[in-house]
Amino acid sequence: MARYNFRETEAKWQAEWARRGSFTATEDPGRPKYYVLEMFPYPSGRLHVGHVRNYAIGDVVARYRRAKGFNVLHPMGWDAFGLPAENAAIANKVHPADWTFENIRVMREQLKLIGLSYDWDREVATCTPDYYRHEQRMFLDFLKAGLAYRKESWVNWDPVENTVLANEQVIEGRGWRSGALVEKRQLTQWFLRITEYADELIDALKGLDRWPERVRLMQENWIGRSVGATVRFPFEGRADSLEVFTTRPDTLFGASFCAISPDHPLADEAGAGNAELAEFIAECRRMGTSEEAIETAEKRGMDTGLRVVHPLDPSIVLPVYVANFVLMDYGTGAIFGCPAHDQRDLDFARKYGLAVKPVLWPEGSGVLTDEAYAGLPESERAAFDRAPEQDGRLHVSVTAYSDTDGGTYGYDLGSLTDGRSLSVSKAKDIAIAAVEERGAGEATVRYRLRDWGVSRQRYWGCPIPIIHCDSCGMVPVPEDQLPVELPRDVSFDRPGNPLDHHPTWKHVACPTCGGKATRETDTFDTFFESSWYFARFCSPHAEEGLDGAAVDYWMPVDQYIGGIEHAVLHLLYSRFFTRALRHCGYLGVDEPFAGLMTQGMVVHETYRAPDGTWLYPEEVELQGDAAVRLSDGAAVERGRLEKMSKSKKNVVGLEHVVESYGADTARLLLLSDSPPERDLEWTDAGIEGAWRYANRLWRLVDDGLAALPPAGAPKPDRFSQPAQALRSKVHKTIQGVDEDLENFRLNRAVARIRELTNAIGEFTPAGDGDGWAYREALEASVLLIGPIMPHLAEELWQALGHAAPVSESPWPAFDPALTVDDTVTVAIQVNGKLRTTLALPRDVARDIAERTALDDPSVQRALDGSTVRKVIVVPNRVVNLVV
RNA sequence: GCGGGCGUGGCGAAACGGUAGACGCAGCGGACUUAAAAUCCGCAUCCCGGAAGGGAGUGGGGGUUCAAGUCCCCCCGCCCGCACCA
Repeated sequence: MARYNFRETEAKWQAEWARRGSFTATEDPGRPKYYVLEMFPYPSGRLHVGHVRNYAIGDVVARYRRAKGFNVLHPMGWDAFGLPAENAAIANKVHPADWTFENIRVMREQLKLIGLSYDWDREVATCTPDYYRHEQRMFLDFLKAGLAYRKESWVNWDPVENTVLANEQVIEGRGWRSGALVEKRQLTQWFLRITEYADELIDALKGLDRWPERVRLMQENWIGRSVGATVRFPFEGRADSLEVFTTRPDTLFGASFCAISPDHPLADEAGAGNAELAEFIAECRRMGTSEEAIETAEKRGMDTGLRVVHPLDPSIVLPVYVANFVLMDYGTGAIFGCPAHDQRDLDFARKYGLAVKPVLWPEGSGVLTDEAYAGLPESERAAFDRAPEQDGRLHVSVTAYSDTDGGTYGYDLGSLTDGRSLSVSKAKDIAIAAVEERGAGEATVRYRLRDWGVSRQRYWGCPIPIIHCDSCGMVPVPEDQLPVELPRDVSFDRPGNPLDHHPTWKHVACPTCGGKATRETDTFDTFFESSWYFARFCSPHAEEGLDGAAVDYWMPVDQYIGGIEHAVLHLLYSRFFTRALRHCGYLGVDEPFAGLMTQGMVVHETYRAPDGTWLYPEEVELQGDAAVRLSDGAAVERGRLEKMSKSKKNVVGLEHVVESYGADTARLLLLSDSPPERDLEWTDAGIEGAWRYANRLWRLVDDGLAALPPAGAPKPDRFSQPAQALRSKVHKTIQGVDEDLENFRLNRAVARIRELTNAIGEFTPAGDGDGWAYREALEASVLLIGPIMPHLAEELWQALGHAAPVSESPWPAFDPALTVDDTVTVAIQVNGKLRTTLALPRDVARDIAERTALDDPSVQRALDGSTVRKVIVVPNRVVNLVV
């Protein structure tokens, strides 16, 4: 008996798919479309099995949808600009372009090895002028539309990558890729006006019902909408006023001081005539903004000597402090302090002897302890707001408060409040109205989100199509001069941006006046390219970039698949970019990705030699719980499971696995061992197990062929009892797998198919019609495993006598009549405790079920003569006898 | 601190409020084999028992229900995101 020859089979079918153009996508308005996309990779070198999981999941979706009759678009390409190419250039004296294209070549071959159903005709690499010329035009359109602008500002500088980073690319104070502590620098940069869409980006999250809740929350927090008020406190003895932002205007009467950031313009002004204050401000600035510095810094401040008047009651005068905890880049860089209802303000007030003035308090308590009272927790506020009288726990008042010295202050709110309690949200409305009425402020919405800085001081990126002219200023590169191509002859022999050092490239004639001018030498952030590639895939060869008809047909992406690490990077930028493109008439959708699945990582044990160096799995032999190095037998420390990474060497090479077990086996393990969104551990035992299954299925078909009627033989009129049972299993499996694949329960789908395989293994064709049922079962198994193990499925399908490949065959249909059994197993409980199970006819009458249960010996034993008081019958499931 | 998620056999995991542990990995026993591998059959949550059977059991404690891994409340632990955000 032949063994499954995966090498021959996989190569054969990959060639056959390519020959037939099985996965070529063409717009067809007559068929429902389905666009499935995996986040395209950066061509960093080689793929390992960790990368493959992402693509395998997408491939299951693509193949399944195709079989279900959808017109499927499933493309692949390369996010090909980026810093590693420049680093390689510096380290190995190889040009970034050559390095990148060589990596693409290798990785393309690797992807082809695993039989992914891509339409390779649509492949794009973002580093080609054919791709980036379109985004240069987009940028110029953004500029016209006011969505792109240039300004000098404080930016995040990564001292290792020698470039600016966007806020989203700074994780815990460090560069997202280099891990270096980020510095603040003042530079002139290009920005995209993502804040223009802050509201839209938050509000539309609700409609993304096929996105993980987690990702939606992360984006909502990142955008960080705060609803409140801007309030101006007039300075005493000056004409101007101090502007503060607050989310708690209801506590305005609790103010006992104001505080400004050390970076606030007024701080310098006040420090000018006050050496002590100037020294304090300088000290605060030295502290830095790293997380550690913030954690350990105590709340400190110093009186500026400035005084402001309370906007609602001119008799109240407040001191203005410089405080180290007030941030210049949030709100207005100034706050009013309300110690009674903000912990930080309370700590500050206690330290500097400032008044504490409660204006809201829980029922029955007017006494303030060391804890500030901020009102009900968020989760309980809505209920209180609906019916404050009934709540009984909290009284809120903006009308009056008692100071520690017994004084009373307030303003007239008319009849609205007259002694009744008020909810916080109502009090906010009233306070804002009062402030607005006096011209002292207005309702304001603020965001944490900052505009997206897209300038990078690097070579290997898309040139920003701008020319700087001394007489004309900033001049967009005229459209007929696009693209601005990267020069090839650059040198990396000194730090900084090679474009800047290039002898000729940046010197051009001004398009407007013809005078001497220079090109912008910054390039775009590489997230620029990935913000629209999904649209380019719809018309990858269109001269105009995005072909309207094609984009309208395919967009949005129906199912997007990728890692959670892009929750607020790529996924937020793309949502913004799509809106900006819509605004400029490039496409007609708001949201690029209708469905999102974030798959877990592939993890593997780490191995460490006695000298502390990491070892590859193939350098190590496992011996029970211990491990030794193969070369010298030295004891190896087995570390925790971690994401596969080159640095820890816990990677399993793709070629190695494909050569030893085949692509289908690797796919099976990656798809079946854990739910897709959870992490998956790659083990030798796991791949062995998957390999066993591939062979088992192969043998089952190979051995069974002799007993089968020809393909397409007429269905017999009747079946033997075992054949009928097998048929029932087949149709239930089809139904179940269908549901599982619709809901991304890929591991569950595989489990069901294996159950069917086990059932077929136990079936021996004997009676009339058995052969037909046997064929039906084998064919169903092959078709169902098709999206997961496509090469094996094709080979078996052909062996079963079919001319058309699985990849062009429809998904099997199930007969609903066969998914319900005539006999059901019913749990028999006494007082809710399982005593036995009984096989009963489906939908048997309640009283018969009850009587059968009562007659059962084990039930009799459990009842032990007690009287049954109540009987619960859940049809076809449970009979519960209650005594 | 705020927000979110998760705790089920030795391990990965399944379970519309209705038979907990499907499917698999590792393990144990048996068949085949000179032997091994491969394959096939069987056993496998824990405790008592030779067995029949019984008891306990989904992080801990309470509750709702005829019935709770699943719903509600409190606590413990782990993971992730955000954070002097006014």
